[in-house]
Amino acid sequence: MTIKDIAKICGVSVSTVSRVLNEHPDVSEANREKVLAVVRELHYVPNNSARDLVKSPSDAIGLVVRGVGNPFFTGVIRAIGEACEAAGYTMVLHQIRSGEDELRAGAELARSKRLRGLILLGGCFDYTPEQIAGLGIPFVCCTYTNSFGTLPADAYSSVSIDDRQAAYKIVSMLTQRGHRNIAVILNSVEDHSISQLRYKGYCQALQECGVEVDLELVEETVTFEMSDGYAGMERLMSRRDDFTAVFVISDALAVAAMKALHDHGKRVPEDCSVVAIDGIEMSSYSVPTLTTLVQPQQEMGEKAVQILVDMIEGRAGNRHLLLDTTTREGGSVCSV
Amino acid sequence: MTIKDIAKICGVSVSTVSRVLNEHPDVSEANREKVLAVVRELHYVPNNSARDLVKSPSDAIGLVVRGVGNPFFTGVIRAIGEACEAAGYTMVLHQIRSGEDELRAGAELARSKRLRGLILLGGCFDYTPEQIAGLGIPFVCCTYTNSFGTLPADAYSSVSIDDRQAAYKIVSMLTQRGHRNIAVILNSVEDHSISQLRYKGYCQALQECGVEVDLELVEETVTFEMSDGYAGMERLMSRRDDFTAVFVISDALAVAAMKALHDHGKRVPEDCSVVAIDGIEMSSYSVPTLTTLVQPQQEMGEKAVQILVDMIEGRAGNRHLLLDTTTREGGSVCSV
DNA sequence: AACGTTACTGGTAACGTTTCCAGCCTCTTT
DNA sequence: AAAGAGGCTGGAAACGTTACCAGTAACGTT
Repeated sequence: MTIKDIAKICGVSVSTVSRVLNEHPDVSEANREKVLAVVRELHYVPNNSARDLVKSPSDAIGLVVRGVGNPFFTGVIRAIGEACEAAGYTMVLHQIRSGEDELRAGAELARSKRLRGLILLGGCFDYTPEQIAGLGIPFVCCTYTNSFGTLPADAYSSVSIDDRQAAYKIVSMLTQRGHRNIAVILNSVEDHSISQLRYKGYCQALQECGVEVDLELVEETVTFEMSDGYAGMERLMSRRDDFTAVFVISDALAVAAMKALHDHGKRVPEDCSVVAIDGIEMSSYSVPTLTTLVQPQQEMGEKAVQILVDMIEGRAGNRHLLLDTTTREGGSVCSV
Repeated sequence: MTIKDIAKICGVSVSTVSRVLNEHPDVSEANREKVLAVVRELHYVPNNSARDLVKSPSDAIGLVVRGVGNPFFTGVIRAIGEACEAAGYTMVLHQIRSGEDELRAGAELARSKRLRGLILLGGCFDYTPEQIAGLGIPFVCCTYTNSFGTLPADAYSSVSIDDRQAAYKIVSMLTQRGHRNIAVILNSVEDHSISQLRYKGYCQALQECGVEVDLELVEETVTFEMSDGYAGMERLMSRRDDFTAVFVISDALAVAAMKALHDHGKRVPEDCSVVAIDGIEMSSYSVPTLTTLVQPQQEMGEKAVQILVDMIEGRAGNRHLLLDTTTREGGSVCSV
């Protein structure tokens, strides 16, 4: 079932059928209806490969995700998928394992699928300008910021919250409530990841009220899996018992950490307050409800697509967008 | 950057380059290495559209999902993605809104992307044999069973748990512990969905110990969002306060329902026991830990791909696979 | 020396579309 | 009446790849 068959049945040329299908103006009403009728009746759908081939490049936007399981990402992915469709593009989702190089994977995807643009979600920010230039297509980091200063701002685009500021904001809430012994659970503090930025915000909030960062209160996890949050909290508790609050890098980890506290006989927030960043659905239903800094998942996905499409269609250059966050007060914090 | 450029640079024909790329035997070692070197240096990656076009059909497997947000699905999607890649196929993910017809969307996707096979995840089971035949490609329902008897078993394949049996099993656990007033929170009991099957299992467990199903204890939700679980529980509580246990159709809804109970001063499990089906990560970290029937997400995804690939490659016909479930005992149940 | 075999190679048709170009009407304008 | 414009149409090239077919050279066999 090809465009040729349709043409033959309708007694017109393939050009005409193609024009009808692509809603070009130059075709008579009679022919348009005839073609449309046959198309509907035979359930004909154009072959995308052929279309892409001749269109060159296609209408595909790549989304490379490290850690699809992360519930925060799920919401962003959904928003990106919907925004792509609304803008007339197709989303190609590619999940990568934690060992893989995301930009390398993206580059390969970009070439083989003739992508028009690339969005990156999650991972580390250790690219070179050459790598990004090598992509040859517009590129948006979602969930990243250019705060590291390792790359010229006009080499790429980004949509994110100000991670450092966000951590500062939520940890400051703890210090304002009188907390001074504040532990932290996060991923690596070494690499160029969100984790590091949030760690800096944590340090800043502490230093501002005259507290030295105590490295024994810093607990690192390997992944964003909940089991890691639970285990991290346990390690923290086995090492120290004098902290009155803990800042966790993500909601999912925080929910698991609260569970660990509970299982070891500690009450939240009476014995230990808990705050985090993300604002995913789950953390509204934990006991107690988690106090957290909400990142707008929907908006993040929408803006990422918008910026990318603007670039693809030549309307704008690289941009860096910082989204606003809101604090969602739950019951996981008390004064000390 | 096309195969032609590579050929020109290497001083060989496009055929030779193509042969090298596709690992055909008939090419000299010298040429093979020369081509490979140039390919690597120039980061050449074949154009998939052109490949698909001539290969006809492609290596794409479609995955149509209703409700990507559902955390249970997330795990299955990940497994399907990985299994596809391992089997040499590409997964094309397509999320649909709740209003859309999933099989229709699948059919369109199948034609336009030249899919080799289709997997369906979530939704209602209201297809006709004609619709499935119209797909023209192997078709696996994941999360469905053929328990409705509305379709001949050899018209399609499925991978799922025995949903009726699962509900029976977990509700029976409640009756064995002495519960008689058992409420239930689920989606529609009308359509041909999992919801209905689980409802039947619930009814069966009750009837087996001589309890009539009390329709006032049956609460329906619109979606699988957690907010619906919370609201459903609240409606239930406002109507009745004599139930000692509740069976919730999914873990996510159950976690939200527990939160509602807690917020209204009811203790779990002392005042109300809670059980569910799914076994997602989140429910291991609720307070108390949810008692639930675990569906093997990983295995479900793997088997679905395996069955589909077997069919695509002509090794087997339609199959229906029922996966084993295991009960995960948490702290959300007590005897009465 | 003629032949068949083997190992490799290049040319080219096909895949299903879109798009450009040229051409044909018919209608309006001069 | 001639010319130009505009609406519509079909033919054909192009997109990048694979697969088939024919061909060449080197080698071993009769």
